Amino acid sequence: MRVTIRDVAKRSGVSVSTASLALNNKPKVSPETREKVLRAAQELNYHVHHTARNLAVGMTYQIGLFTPVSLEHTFSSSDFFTKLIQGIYNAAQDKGYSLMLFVADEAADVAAQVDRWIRSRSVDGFLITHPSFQMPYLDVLRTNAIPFVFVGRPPETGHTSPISYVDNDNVQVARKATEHLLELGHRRILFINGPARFTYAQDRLQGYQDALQQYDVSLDPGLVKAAELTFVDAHHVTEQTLEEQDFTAIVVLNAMQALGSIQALAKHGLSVPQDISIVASNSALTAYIHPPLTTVDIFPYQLGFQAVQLLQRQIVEDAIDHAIVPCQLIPRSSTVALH
Amino acid sequence: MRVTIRDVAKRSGVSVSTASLALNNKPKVSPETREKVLRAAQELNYHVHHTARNLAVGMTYQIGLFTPVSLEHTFSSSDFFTKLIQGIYNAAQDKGYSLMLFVADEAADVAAQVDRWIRSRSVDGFLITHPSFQMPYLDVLRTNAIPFVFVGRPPETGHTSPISYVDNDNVQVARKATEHLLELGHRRILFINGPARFTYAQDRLQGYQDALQQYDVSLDPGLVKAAELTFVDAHHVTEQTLEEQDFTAIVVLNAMQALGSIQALAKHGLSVPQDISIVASNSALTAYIHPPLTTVDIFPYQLGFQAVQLLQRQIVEDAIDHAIVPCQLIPRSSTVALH
DNA sequence: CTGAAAGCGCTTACAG
DNA sequence: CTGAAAGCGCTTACAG
Repeated sequence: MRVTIRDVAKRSGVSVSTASLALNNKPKVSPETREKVLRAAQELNYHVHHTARNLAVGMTYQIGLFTPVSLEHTFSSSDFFTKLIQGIYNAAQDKGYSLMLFVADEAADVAAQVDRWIRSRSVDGFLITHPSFQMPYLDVLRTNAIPFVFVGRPPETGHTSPISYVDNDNVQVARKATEHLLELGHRRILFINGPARFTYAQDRLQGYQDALQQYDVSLDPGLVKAAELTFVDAHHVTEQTLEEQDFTAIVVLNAMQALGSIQALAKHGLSVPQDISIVASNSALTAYIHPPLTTVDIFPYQLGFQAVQLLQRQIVEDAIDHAIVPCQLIPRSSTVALH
Repeated sequence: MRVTIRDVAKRSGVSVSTASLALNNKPKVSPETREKVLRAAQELNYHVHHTARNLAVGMTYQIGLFTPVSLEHTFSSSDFFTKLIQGIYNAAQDKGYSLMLFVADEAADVAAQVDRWIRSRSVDGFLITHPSFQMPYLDVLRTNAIPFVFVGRPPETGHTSPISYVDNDNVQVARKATEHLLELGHRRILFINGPARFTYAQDRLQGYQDALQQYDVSLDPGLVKAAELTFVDAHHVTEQTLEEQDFTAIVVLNAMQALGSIQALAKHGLSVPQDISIVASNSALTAYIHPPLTTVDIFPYQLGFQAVQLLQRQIVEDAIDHAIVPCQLIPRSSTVALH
């Protein structure tokens, strides 16, 4: 038999309303009464019935975690997503929210689905990863005035109103990577960026340029390449550039790209770091790769944690804001000074 | 203003109860009435309030997706998890369930948390990935008699009662991989298995043995190795075995291991498939690797889909059962006949 | 086939 | 500080 607040009230000899007040730590209840109620609850192993409470207060205490998984490449080769979710989950728990998972399938009519979720009052707000994804649901979100925050800087598409988001400091990611190589004496640095459709690629290019400028090195467009975050793409781009350009160092985005590059170099008799230095970001596989990669670490856990905080602020006080998570250079053996 | 079933009833000129009956497609309502109600609902853009309905029917229509993310290695190098979730999500949608995400943190007192979730009536049942994880919550699940199914065969720890689960046909995975190499004429096949603590490793070893036996090849214990699903571990094991044993082919578990092995071989002047053939399973990175790997594909999407079906059967009719998803050999250029 | 009523388990004004 | 009552939005016996 389920134990209800009724049982708790009865056992502690107070009314249901008083029991509720005590259980919810409301101010206007005497210490002794509260004590009595709490003890009774404990003895009966009482736990509030979420559904009932939610109905009464008109909230769901659920956050919709909305993920376009179809973009699997982006995540599959790293623990980015795992860490991100961990951060989201912990922050949500702290604030009394649960996470409802929504997987966006490109095929489905995402906008209509989002509309249904909102109208069926399933969530208090949304956390949306990867805003560079097509966003047909954006209008629905807005007309329903439901809180949401993006993980990743949304592209500028002439939004009328501002959007809450969290993101890595992608400018710094590329800047630190590049600066590190410049400090080691490298001047011709191949920059393998992500696809232009992602905002982080724009930001990282900026960081690369900033670093060069700081060291008075002029940018050679032939050293800036775009590639998907895959082994083959990096392999291909590296090999191709090898034929056209001289360079002594490479900045790549992630470990998969690093692996692809390293193998392309090996194929041409070049080894890392003896002949070419490499720095990557996103440390996922770093420990499992040979040689251990110098990386600019990003912090997806923090990203997730802060995303929830922003969302909660939007839910309770309607605040729109954004947060940028800093990054950190971790030197390892894949980079070496140029003689 | 929220539109409720009251509004629908009013607009269609029937009582609230009739409206409810019609909306839920209950049999005892005349076609004309149903039609009227449905039209009104449509016109008003009515959607049932989930929380209210759930409270009334005493269910949550939520499935708890319970994942020990701490085991990141296992998933990080593949799209296994992504596909799995996709399958789970789609099946859940089909059956009217939403997914509530629970991330198990080793540090936290998981059992106590599970207890809270159950008592607060947050879910109708659990889907639990990776049962080889420590399972201190198992007792809680059982004493509360809440439905749950494992993704992956749970280890035999003297359970009194049977447990529902889905799993890949891991015996066949290893068997097909090995048979393929045997057919190509290979006889000395290095088998790099996963860590012994996982049930799939037991199953796969079985498959390897079965295949050898079928071809009357006696098992050489020196060719059976355990490694984590990582680049370095596979690299290390491969290199080590190279010094002790002769072999012409390797069976590895996933693409990360394949990469590690390939690099170890390269270091010793051996290339794939000219000198050594390799077959992997779990096709995640296959397309991004050079050379393209012969794999035994597994189907995590199906795994997820079927897990939900089993759970739902357990919820509605208390049925305990299990399902095994078949696998499939995909020959590519990393394997070649022995001359 | 349809309607009035009770109830799911909680919270929150409103009196006292 | 405490209690009786109404209400959150739905569903489901129970009569008719």
